Amino acid sequence: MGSMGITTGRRVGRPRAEQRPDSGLSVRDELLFAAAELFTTLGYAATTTRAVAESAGMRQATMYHYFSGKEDLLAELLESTVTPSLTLARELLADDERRPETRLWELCRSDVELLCAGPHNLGALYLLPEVRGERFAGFHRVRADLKDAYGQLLAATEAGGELDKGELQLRTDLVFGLIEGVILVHRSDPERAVGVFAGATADAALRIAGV
Amino acid sequence: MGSMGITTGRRVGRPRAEQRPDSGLSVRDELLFAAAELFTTLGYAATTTRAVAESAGMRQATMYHYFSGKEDLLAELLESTVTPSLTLARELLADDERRPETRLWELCRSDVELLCAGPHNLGALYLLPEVRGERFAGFHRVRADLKDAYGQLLAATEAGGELDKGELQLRTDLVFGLIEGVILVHRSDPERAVGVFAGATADAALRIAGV
DNA sequence: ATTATCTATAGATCTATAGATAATGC
DNA sequence: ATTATCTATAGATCTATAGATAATGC
Repeated sequence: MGSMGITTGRRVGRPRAEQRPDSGLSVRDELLFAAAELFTTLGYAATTTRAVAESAGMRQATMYHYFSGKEDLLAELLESTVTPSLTLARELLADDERRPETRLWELCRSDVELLCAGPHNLGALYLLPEVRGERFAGFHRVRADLKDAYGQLLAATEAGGELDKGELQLRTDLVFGLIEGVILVHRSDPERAVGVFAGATADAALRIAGV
Repeated sequence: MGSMGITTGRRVGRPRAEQRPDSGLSVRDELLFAAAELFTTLGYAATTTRAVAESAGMRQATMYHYFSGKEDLLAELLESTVTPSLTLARELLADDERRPETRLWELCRSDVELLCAGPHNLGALYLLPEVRGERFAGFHRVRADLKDAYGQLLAATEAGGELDKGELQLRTDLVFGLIEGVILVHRSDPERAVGVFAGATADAALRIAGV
């Protein structure tokens, strides 16, 4: 402690043109945070590299020291949104104490909270058409794994065990769709209390699942 | 008949630089079609006015004869997507022959078909962050009316009659969220047979509604 | 010496307008 | 005369690189 220079000032490298109070975040994270804000507020289209950099307190060119461009920012933001969900999903899959129904409910509830959490509606970035394509393969892989976890939990339930493969897939898609659709619901009314809403959505998910 | 010049050629005005077979569509519709294709495929961000115009068979500047820019195209596309839903919703609200449950189911089924129909996944354009803001007020109004119709049908059901206002709103949001979430489901598997899927989603919607 | 930043800018767009042109209509 | 289109382009970006600069670290 002390040698890491957490305290303001004392930074290596040329000082910034305009100084600002230390946010405590790393520079990368400041850029990501700014990008999240702008992408979700103005739209990805309308956001320029200059806007991101400036809004994180540095000049446009400096951003390239940390990211190779707008797409790079987006890719990173997307992965950071699904990764925690997948982590939880894996824990729940491994848990053999509780009933699959309970664990599925918990996964749904938690995902709704994650999607609605944070200062910005990051979830909304899922929905950008530009997110298809090679550049975002990492994100798609994580998301596919997450969906798969939903499917496995569903299959492990009592009711799920009796479904044939096609039916199981359909239910999985519907449940997963409801959860991701939450992004839209949240967008249209961002003030709604998340806690109750998350529970209610998880209830709804189990009803769809037929569990 | 005959005087409207439906047949190829014979058009007033300077001929196009590159001729193409007559699609039968009006020039406006050709532009809208091209825009829909490009917006949903490449993304709104990445689509230029040149790409839209060229892809509709004319030079970039000519597009301005019909639309005042990209936003104008998007606004028109969005409204054209919700308007048919609202029309049906109003018919169903007025219908007093059938049970509210049946009518709600029918509205859901039909909306899913609409969202999944067409060569392009137009629904996905709902989701663009740029769609907030004055320019798209018309679209938002229609969409709000549609959601309201869902709420009224839900309230008219037997189970719906017993819910308090907050609970009713929550159910409406969940049902509406499931339906719009279909856009995401459809995107992740565009090959799925729409007919069965629409029915299954409508079933799921009624289960969420608690009807 | 190393680092993080800056300033400056070339090159590549893209948008939207001005003005010309080549059809049909009367 | 009217119309739909064209060509040309000014002006406004925006991105991404090159090279300078001002700190700390050793």
